[in-house]
Amino acid sequence: MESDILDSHGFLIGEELEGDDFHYVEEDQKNENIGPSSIPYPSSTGSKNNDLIRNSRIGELASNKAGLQGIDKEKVKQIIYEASKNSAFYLNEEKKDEALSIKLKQMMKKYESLKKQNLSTINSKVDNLVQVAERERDLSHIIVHIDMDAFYASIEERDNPSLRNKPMAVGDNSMLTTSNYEARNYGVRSAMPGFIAKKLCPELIIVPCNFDKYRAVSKQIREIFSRYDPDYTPMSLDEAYLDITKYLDTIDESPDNVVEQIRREIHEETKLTASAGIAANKLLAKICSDLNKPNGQYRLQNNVDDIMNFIRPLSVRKIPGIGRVTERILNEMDIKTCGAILDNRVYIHQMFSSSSFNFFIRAALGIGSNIVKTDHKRKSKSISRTFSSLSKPDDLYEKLRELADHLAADLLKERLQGKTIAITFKLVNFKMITRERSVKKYIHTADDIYNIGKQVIFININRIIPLQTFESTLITFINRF
DNA sequence: GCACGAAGGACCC
DNA sequence: CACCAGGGTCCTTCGACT
Repeated sequence: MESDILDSHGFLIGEELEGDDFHYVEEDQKNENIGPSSIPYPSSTGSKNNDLIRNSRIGELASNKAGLQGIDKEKVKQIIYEASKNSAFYLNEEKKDEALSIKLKQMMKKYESLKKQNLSTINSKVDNLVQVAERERDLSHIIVHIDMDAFYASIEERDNPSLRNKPMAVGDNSMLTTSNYEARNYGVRSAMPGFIAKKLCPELIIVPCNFDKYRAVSKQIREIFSRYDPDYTPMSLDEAYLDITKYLDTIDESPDNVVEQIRREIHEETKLTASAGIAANKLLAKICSDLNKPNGQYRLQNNVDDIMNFIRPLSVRKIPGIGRVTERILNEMDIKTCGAILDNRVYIHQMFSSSSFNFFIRAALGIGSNIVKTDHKRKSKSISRTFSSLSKPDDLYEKLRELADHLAADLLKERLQGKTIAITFKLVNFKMITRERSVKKYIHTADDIYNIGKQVIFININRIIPLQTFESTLITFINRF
């Protein structure tokens, strides 16, 4: 289609803000886990198909993660490709890849010219910023990140022994949320459509999600967490950060033993296994919890040398907040490890926004927040459903009504209200369009949500609906607070 | 010139 | 046989307003 899909948004290329206006990350500011966003991506330089398999999200599904001893990765990629090609989803991925290629090329142009310049004056400024980051280093806490192993799948196996030792996944034909380790041997992973997983592993058993059950188990493990840190931070149903510094003061035990004990209690009380990472801050603990998965733990000592030796060779992709797009940008600059981030800090500084620079540098130094708190104010509440092709406005309004009712009920449960309603349209070609509207007064009733949503749809319907042929459309409501 | 609402993305689980 | 979720958070850029 037209190139109006290529939004004109810039990347994190930044010469805007000069280094001196750097401000510290405030104590309780944000999740330090959030990386740069809205960055472009790189991609193929040439031939379509194979490049796409290799470079895009599609190919990525097969590689990366562990657990593929049994099956040939190339074979997995091939099967996924065969199942995906020609689908609307895949075409959209291709289109995004192309857009990213273009942006990446522009970035590289800038990068090449940068390399020819004399950056010695910038150098000292950048080194200064690194010093500032270094001063934030705090090694006085013992932070633990606990992550349940294949959580949903393990619960289902626990409750239905006939599923054990067989490849199985939780989800449905359109999307899997978790797969057990047997299934991973076939290349079946979370966030993979069930029908594709079936092609990789015809014997795969898919069991539907049972969130009520997962929530109940989550409650159990959280109770255990609270014994060690009443202010633990839950990140999702199966994950949490704990600061066990205080707890350690009360007993004569090593951090390792305490975490063993936590995992033992989890196992005793839920019959499920967990993995954990122990380190000086959340960033490092999170990375560590993945190292000896499943049913294992890893301790990184609170010591600058150990931390630097640990982080330097680490692939940038291991940093939470660096995803596929950012990884490819960095790779294009020949930055593959955290050590390379530091080595190229001047270029990073010139190529990215100051906030991205700060994020990259701190990650590469192994510096992160060690603030662990329970309180959390939600910023939005949403509901979304994907449904097949609607052609008439009235059909949309009907969906709107259903979703508005649900959302209102959820808002009531938490006594929430908001001022902004956002509607996201998912077109048949997988392009997403969002239109939102803010109002003066706080609202929360189904009628208010419906009426505002209806206006938003009405205004945009002629511009959006005709764009697609038929098939699926989706509405999302977001009520911001 | 600024604070802010709106739209689009990147990422995470 | 067939055709890729749903819930959240944060960051950037743009432009109408004052």
